[in-house]
Amino acid sequence: MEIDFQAIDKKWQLYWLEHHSNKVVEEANKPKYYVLDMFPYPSGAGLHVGHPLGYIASDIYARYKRLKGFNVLHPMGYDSFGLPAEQYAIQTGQHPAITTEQNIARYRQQLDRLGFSYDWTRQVKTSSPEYYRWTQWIFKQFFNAYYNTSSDKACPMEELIAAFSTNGNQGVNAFSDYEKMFTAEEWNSWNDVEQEAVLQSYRLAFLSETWVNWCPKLGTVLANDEIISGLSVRGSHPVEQKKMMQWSMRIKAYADRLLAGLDDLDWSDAIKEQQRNWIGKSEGANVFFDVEGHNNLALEIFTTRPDTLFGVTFMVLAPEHPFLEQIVTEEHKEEVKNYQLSVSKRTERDRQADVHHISGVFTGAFVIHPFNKTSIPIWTADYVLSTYGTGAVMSVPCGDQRDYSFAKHFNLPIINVFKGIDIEEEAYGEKVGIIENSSFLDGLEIKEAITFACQKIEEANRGNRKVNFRLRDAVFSRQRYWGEPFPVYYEKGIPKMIADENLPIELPNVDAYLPTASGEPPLARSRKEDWNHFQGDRMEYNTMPGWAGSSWYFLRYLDPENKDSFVGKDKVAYWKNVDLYIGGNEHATGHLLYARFWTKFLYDMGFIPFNEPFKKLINQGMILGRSSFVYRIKGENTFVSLNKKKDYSTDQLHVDVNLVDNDKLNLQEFKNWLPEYADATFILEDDGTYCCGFEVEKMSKSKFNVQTPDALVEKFGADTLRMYEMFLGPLEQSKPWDTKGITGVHGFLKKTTRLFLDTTGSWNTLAEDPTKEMWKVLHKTIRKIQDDLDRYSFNTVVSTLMIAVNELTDLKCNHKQILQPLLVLLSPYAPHTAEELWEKLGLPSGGCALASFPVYDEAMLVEASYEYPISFNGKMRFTQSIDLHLPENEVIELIMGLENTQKHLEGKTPKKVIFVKGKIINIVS
RNA sequence: GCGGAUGUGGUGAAAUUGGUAGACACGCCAGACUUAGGAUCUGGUGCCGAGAGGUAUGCGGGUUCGAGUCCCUCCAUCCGCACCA
Repeated sequence: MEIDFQAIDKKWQLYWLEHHSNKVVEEANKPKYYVLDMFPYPSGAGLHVGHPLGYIASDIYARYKRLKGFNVLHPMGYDSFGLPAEQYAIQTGQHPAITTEQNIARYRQQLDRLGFSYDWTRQVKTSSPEYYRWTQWIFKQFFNAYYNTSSDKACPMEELIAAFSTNGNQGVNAFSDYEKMFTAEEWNSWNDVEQEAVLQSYRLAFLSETWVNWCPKLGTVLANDEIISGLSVRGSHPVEQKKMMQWSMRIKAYADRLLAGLDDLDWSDAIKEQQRNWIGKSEGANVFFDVEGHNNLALEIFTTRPDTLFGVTFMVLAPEHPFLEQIVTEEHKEEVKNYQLSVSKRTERDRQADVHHISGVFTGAFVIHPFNKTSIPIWTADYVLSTYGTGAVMSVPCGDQRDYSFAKHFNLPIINVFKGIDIEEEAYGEKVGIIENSSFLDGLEIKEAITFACQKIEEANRGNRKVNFRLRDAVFSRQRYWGEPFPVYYEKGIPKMIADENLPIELPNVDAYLPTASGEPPLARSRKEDWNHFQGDRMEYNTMPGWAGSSWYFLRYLDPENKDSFVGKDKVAYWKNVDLYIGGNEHATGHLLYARFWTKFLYDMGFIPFNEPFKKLINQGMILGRSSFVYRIKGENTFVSLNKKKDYSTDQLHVDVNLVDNDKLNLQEFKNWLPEYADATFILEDDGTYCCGFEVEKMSKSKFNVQTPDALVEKFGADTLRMYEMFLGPLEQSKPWDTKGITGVHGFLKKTTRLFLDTTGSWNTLAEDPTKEMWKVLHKTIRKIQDDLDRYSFNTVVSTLMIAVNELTDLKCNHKQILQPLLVLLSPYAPHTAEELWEKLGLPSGGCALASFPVYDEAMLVEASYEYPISFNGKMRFTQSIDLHLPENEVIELIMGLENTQKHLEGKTPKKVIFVKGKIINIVS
């Protein structure tokens, strides 16, 4: 008798559906556990084998926790706004909502075949109006809040406005980039346009001018990703930097809390470190340098090294710095302008990455050193970024390598302020040493000098201590169609919020999904009547970025149907935050940081009772594709096999991996694949086959290396695929996809089913008591699997199960008392097979998932003796079984008495014998 | 460039706290069975060597009785870098 794996997939999936087996509700008397996957973007290519990796792991863990008695919330949904659907819409005119729905349907079908235990009644889609209604609502909360720096939390704008009208901004503790002071009288005398302009500097969601990558030809803003060396990927048009009025979120107000909060999270050190670096806290000072010949014009710079103040030999402004136009002298005007123009064609990343190519121009202007009053030339160069610090630096070539290279390149002076340090070859960046050539800092240790310099700068009123963050406020508007519309309209140019009862503002229909001729976002194509609600002079034409919906989706799963609130208080109080979150580490600094930010904000506003969204995080590694290649002789339609290509000049071309088996190309299928290959000829290996080359790279449609799970599930069943993906290796490691090993896992499942057959091959098990050995195998297995799952070692569990089945097979174990608990151990990995065999044991249908995880008995595992490895000077020579109860001196005596020991000692007397109980004996001679 | 990670047989990997390197699989080799199959079972398989033995966890060094594991230098590969998701 054999199990039909395809049939049991269907049987049990239908059973779970009909019995609503995966639906969960709050149960006050049961501990909760929330297992979440990063929800996917439903792409047109469908689910590839990389997607389910994390989903399988989370499903196994969710099932494990259920067996352990937890009430497990395990939902799934779709991050369904995004560029690919929009691009497709631009090409075809098809509304992105339609393609998105089709893709979701396909995803769902593919997911369902893998037997996941998702509670689909809780599904969310970020692109559905019922969902984005609340994304819009949360945006309004950000707009109507400011960050109170004395209570260190977000507070309602009304409080701030009330303070302004009674005291002005004197004594207001708010996180803001507004620098001037105003009185209550002034505030009250301003009209609403003037007042709003000020309030924008306090709101947590606000409008401001931001730099963007602008492609004039496409009339659109591009991501760095969409640009290669200054040209758009689409169409190769020039791209330039341009300022644009955009919505942003004041995430910088949360920088310190986002940093501090990391300490208590059960995330990998790697990802915490990435977030720390992204936030990039650095302490230093802002210093003002007066510009020569310009009254009241002082250049503000930020430095982390005020101790090197006397090593400054030039200043560098970012090419976008607002001062440039004012200070540049007549004779340098043209040069600076040209430079700015050339820089505007480079993206920020190009500027940072290209350090070998040093560029910059002199402005003709000088600043005066605040202490020694020397003149210092002002340059502009693209290695200084306008987005960090003040967009200007004091250059200290002796202490900073970029400054050093710049000075060498343009032959600028270098002053060494480090005593006894050689800077002939390179700058000295360490913070250890003694300062010299530096007036009042002479003789001080660097760390003391930093403190003392800050003090002097503040005393002289030339600046102040300052904590700077690399983190920038998050730009929140996109000039795209397929995203959440803002709940915003404009009146007299003032942005205003649409009332809650008019939400959601639904995406209006447009005649095309492209920007307008004048470069306005696609929504500007809409007519007034295209909007479900229209107000004021016009609506907001931007849409929200991809990360808006994904910053809070984990909350909506708790209460997906709620019409009155984004999540009910009782629901969020029960389920709380996510206990285990699994997803790719490409989200390390984007999604994960934004979700933390929103969570902290919603906590501040009293909507949710916790301030971190994800307690435990696991980043699954990427599954890489194994691409296959053919080699075409240049200028011909002839393809040379791998081992013969060295004799020809060839081009390497990707070939669809589905045409290749074991690196051998199916020639007929290849000819049918693409019309241009129909007449292809081949130069084959000596054995008459065509051998393809291969490379491991990211799975992608364009590389023809995408592997979908569908065919494998079709062939082997869902359980085999689930186990195989886990068996590939540690979850967190990236690995190439290769199906060669899948037969091993499939064989294991078949071997497992054979334990349930009697000698005649019928489904029949023994009720009698198992032997001691059988019990030992079971309990050893229980313990190992529990240990492994508790440390998320999903791959070793598969091996453990294999070992158990191999051993039970050797023991000819057909005993129900062993097999029943074994099924429970198997069920998180192979739920269909486990339920089927459970039924074969004559137990109630569907009962395996409802069982309790078996408890191992230590007494079953006690060993009387241990096979000690005996090593000599660290090299293992032989093993010896020794009673574990023997005291150390008797063990050593026993060992020394062995003939084998004396042989290896070669007559020498041991200097030392290391005895580690239950581990090893090492004889040092 | 900056930040993060990973390097162990022909392949995926295991070794949880420094204690027998290569578990468990794939592949390969040999064999059994058989109305021949992508089935099942048995044995072997890091490398060199007939063997004793030697050697081996990216390279080089260090700490230790003992290092895949800890420390330092270097090399290679992968991921992220703010409008891809």
